[in-house]
Amino acid sequence: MNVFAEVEGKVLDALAGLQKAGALPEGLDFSAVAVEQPRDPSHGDLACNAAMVLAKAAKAKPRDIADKLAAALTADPDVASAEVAGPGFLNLRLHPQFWHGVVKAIIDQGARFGASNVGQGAKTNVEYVSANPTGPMHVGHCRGAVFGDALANLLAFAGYDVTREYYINDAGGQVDVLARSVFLRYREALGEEIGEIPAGLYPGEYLKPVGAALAKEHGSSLVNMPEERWLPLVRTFAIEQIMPMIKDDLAALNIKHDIFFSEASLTKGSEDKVQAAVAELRKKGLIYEGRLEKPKGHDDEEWEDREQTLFRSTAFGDEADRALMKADGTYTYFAGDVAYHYDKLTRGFRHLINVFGADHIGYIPRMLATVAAFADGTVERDAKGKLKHWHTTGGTADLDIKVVNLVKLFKNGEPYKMSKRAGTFVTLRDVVDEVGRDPVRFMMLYRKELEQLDFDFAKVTEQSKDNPVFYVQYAHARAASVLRNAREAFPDLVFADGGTVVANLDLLTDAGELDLIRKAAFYPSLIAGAAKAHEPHRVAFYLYDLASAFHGHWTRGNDLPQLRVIQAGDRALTAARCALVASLQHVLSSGLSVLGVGAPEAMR
RNA sequence: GAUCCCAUAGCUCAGUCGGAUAGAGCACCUGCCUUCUAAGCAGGGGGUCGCAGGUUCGAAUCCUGCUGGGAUCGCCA
Repeated sequence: MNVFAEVEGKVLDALAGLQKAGALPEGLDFSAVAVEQPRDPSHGDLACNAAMVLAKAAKAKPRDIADKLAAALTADPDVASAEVAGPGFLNLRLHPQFWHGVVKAIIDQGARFGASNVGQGAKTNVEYVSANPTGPMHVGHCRGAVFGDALANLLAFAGYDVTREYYINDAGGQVDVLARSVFLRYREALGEEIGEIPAGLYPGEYLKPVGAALAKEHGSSLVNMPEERWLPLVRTFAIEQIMPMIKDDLAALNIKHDIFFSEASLTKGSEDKVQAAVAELRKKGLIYEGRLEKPKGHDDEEWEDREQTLFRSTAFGDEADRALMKADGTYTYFAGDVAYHYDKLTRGFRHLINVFGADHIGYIPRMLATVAAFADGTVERDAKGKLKHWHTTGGTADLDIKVVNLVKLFKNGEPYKMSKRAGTFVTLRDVVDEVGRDPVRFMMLYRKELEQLDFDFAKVTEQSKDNPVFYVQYAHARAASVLRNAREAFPDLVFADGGTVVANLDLLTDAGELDLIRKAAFYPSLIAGAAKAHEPHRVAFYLYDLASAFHGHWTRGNDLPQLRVIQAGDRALTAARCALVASLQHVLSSGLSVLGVGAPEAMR
C-alpha cells in the first residue's frame, strides 16, 4: 500500500472526470502531476501540484483548475477536506480511518511493507568492492562495500532482480608482485633467512601463513625452479589463499556476493573474451589503429609515441580514445574491463551499476563509453560535448556509476592518520572489531555517497542520542520493549491475529499518533524513490526522522499519562496503540534490514 | 595544462520530479526524571542556500560565467 500512489490515482481519476465533463481539455500530459508531503503540516496531509503544472496547457488559471479539482475530490469518501492554497496547491486532508488503514496494511504485509515493483524484475548487476586480491581489505574499501551492499538490498526490495558481483583483478602486474612476495615468504617458511622485504614487494605479515601453506603443499620443489615456471603457480595459489581472507572481511560486514568474476578467466580457456569483445566493437566501427597525444601534467619520461589499437571512446564523450594493447602485445587493464562489461551484457543484465572510489573518477567516461557502445545507448552530453551524468541512457542496457568519496578517520575528534610504515595501517577488520558491524554500516550510509565522510571511532559507539545508529536502534528496541510490557499488563492481549488487525483502530485519535502513521505511510514512496535514484542514504535519514517522531511522541506520555501506550484500565485502547507501535517497529526493522543494520529487541 | 566533485545556520550535513515561510543534529540558552527505558523529550536564538546573470507562475534545485576547497590524469591495476 502506497498512500501517495493511491491518492495520486484519486487525483488522476478526478482529472479524467473533469475532462469528460468538459471542464478540462482533452490530451493533457499528466506525467508531472504529483502528490507529496507538504513540509508544513498546516497545509494538510498531502498536497497536489496538478493545477499549476496543467494551467498552461489547459489555458486556465491554476486556482480555477484547483477549485474544480477540489470539488471533485471532496466527493471521495477518504477525503475529509480539499482546499486550494497559495499559487494553486490543492491541500488534502484524509479521514483518520484512511490512516488507520495504513496501520492495518503494515501489520498485514509485515516485512513486505515498503516492497514495491518499481524494478519490474529487471535483471540488475551491482558490482562493488572489487578490491585487488593482494591482501586483507583496508578501511578505504569499507564505504564502497557497505554502499554497494545496501544499494543491492534496496534494489532487491524495490523489485529488481539483483546480482551482487565482485571483479577479481587477478591478471595484472600487482598479482605478480603478490606472487613474488609470497615466494619470498615461502623461502622463509623453508628456513631461509630473507632479511628485509625488498621495496616493491608487499611486506605484510599476512603473507607469512600463505608462504607456509605453499611450503606445506610443495615442499622445497619450487626453490630451484626458474621464475617463469613458479610464478603462475604461486600466483594462483596466493589468490586462492587471499580471496577467503577478503570474503571473511566482507562477511564481518554481512556482505556476500553472488558472483566473483575473475579477470584472468577472460583470456583463459578456449575462447579469448577480450578478442571477442574487441571484434564486436570493431564491427561497430569503433576500433582503429592510431596515435595518442602525450598526456599533460605528467613528467612522463617513458612516454613513447607509437601506433596502437584504440577504442573510439570520444564518440561517447570521453576526452581521449583509449588504448587496448600494451607495447608488449598484452591487453591493457581497460581491455579486460571492456570484455568484462561485454560479458555482463551478454548475461542479460538490463541495468549495470558500478561502485567506484573517488580515485577512479577519471575512469568513468571510458566505462560509460564502453557500455553505451555495446548496448547502443547514449551518454548524455551538454552543448560543448562534456559529460552531463555518470550514467548511460537508452539502448538495450544502461550503466550507472556511483562514486563513493573518501572517509576521514577520527578518534575523539583528532584526525587518525594512517601509515603503513608507522604501523597504524587500518584494516577493515580492525574497524569492525573495534566499533561493531552496525555502527560501521549505518554511519557509512548516513551521508550522501559523493560527500566526504568523517568517521570517529569514539563517537560511533557512544550510547546516546548524539549517535544516530544508537538513536534509531533504540527506537526499535523501545517499541519491542513496550509491546513486551503490554503483554505483561494484559497477558492475553491480542491486537492482531495472523496479520489481521483485530484491535479497534478508531481509538487512535491523538494528533501525535496520526502523525506517526503518516510518517510510516511514507515508507513505500521513500523506498521507491531511493531505489530509482540509487541513493540508499535516504533510507538512513528517513529512519532517523521516524525514530525522532517516535521518541517525541513517547516522551509526551511523561506529562500526559493518557497518551501512554499501556493504559491499565483500558484493554481496547492499549491494543489499538500496540498495533500502532508494532507497525512502527515493522517499518524500523524493515529499513534497518535494507541498510544491513541489526534491529535489536533490547539495548542492554 | 585538462577534467571531475564539492560549496546550505558558528560546526557536521539533509533537502524527494522545480513548489508554499529553506530543515535536522552538534554547540549555546531555558525547562522536563517517585514515570511504558530521561540511553529520552519540549522550547529559544542563529541564513545574502559561495558570487553574478539567465530560464518560469515558482529556483538551494535547471542553464551560463566566475570564486574558493578537494580529487584525478598513464601502454598501473
